[in-house]
Amino acid sequence: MAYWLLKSEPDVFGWEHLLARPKQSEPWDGVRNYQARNFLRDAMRDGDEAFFYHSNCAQPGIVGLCRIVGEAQVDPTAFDPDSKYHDPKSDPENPRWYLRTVQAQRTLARTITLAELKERAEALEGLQLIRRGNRLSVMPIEADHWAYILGLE
DNA sequence: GCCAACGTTGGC
DNA sequence: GCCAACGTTGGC
Repeated sequence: MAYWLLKSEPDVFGWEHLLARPKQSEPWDGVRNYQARNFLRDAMRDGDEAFFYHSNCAQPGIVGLCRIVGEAQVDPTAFDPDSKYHDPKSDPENPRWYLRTVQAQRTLARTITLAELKERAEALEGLQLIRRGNRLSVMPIEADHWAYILGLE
C-alpha cells in the first residue's frame, strides 16, 4: 500500500465535485507532466490511498481522503480535439498520457492547510509539497508522513 | 546538446 | 495581479 497526494483546483474540479459524482469516483485525467504521469501509470496500485489537495485557491490544503480504483488506463482526452487536454502529438498507437480512477473515501474534519504543513517542516522533511517551487500534481507521500499529517486532523 | 524564450503553476 | 520556479520547445 502506497500513499499519494493529488492536487486539484477547486474552481475546476474540487472535492465537492468528486462527492457529487456517481459512486463518488472520477477518472483523473488531464495529467500532462511526465513525472506525474509515471507515478500514475507505473507506481500507483489499485487500492492505494491519496490526499485530495486544493491548490490555487484562498486556502490551499488537504481536504479529503480518496482511493485509487483499478489499473492505469489510457487518457482519452489526449486524442479529443475538443478537450482542453488535447495533445496533438500523442499517438493512439503509442499513448503518452494515462489516468487513474479516484474515489472519495471521506471528508477531513477540517482542512489541513499548506501553511501548517510548512510550520511542521521539521517533522515533514522531504515532503515534496512543501519544497520550494514544487509544481507536481501527483506525488508520493511517505507512510510516516501520511500518518503524521492525518494526526494533525 | 546547449540554452534562451516562452508558457504554466500556484502561493501570496 | 504579481512573480518566482519550473518544464517544454526549438533554433543553432
